[in-house]
Amino acid sequence: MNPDAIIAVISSVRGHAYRFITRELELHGMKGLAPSHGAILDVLFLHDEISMSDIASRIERDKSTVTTLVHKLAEHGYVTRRKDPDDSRVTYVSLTPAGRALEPSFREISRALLKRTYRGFATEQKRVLADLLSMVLKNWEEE
Amino acid sequence: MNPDAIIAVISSVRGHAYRFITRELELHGMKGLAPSHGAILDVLFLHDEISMSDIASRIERDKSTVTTLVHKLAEHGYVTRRKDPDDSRVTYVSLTPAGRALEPSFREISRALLKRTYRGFATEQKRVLADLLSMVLKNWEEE
DNA sequence: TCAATATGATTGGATGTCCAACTAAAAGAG
DNA sequence: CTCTTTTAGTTGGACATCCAATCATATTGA
Repeated sequence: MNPDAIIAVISSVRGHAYRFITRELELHGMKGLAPSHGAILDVLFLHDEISMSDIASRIERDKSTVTTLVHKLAEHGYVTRRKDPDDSRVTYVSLTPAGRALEPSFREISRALLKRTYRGFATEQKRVLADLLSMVLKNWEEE
Repeated sequence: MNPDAIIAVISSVRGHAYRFITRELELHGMKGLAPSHGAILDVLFLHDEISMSDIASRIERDKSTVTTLVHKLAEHGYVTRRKDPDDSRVTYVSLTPAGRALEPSFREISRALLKRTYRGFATEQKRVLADLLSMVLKNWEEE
């Protein structure tokens, strides 16, 4: 492959992974959820309570997008919302038991995703790829 | 970076590049066009006349998506459509002079995109990254 | 030959996403 | 303390995108 096609390839891989995750979410009983919903749940598996804008920056989506995403997760009964008593501008999101119960499925999907992505890779190759992609990302994050 | 975060990193890079291209399209006088519109024009720079479904497979978007994308390009006066006289199901898309005139801007944007992506990369590193990403893509394309 | 199937493209509906504008509340400046 | 600015979040509008259904035209098979 021509190195000049790198963005096209990255975009294509992202598309495949996106569709894979969507399909897997459905197979695991989460029909109607998109990868971004999964990303939010994933954040919540690590942080008990987190603000809307914090979610937005972690999943790299607009604040207004997070509003609708969290709204849907709440409709499905996976998360609840609570206002910060000290700063009423802030809304905290946290998992319900039903949301917490999804964690094993997420581990499973994540495992399958990596297995497919890295099929045929040696450990060293994974590291090299990760390092080079980190360099690319850093180039885009600067200034 | 942890190799397990590769899809997150790929997704993030794709997002940066997507926003970069959108901004550049606007700066080059193509306000209102998205990267996918650019992808279609890019295909047309190489192929004089091409069918809707052919575009769809090349830019990896649904046929119905291509319908709306091409419609917008036609509204902007960048492309025209023509039915295949032998098979009236098929619609061919081709560039207008106005569309053809955009090619230098696209070369410019593409150059800037690569420059930013590969900042600080040695030639050999580019090749390694391209090869490893090709392996990943192949894993996703199989069956 | 003609009915069944396949193919190219569009339409309609749903939704994730962004931006701009807005509201409410907190923090800062003078 | 008040006035201005910043910050958190929502709302409305636009749009790329997908899927399912549909239409029209080709192709195939019995």
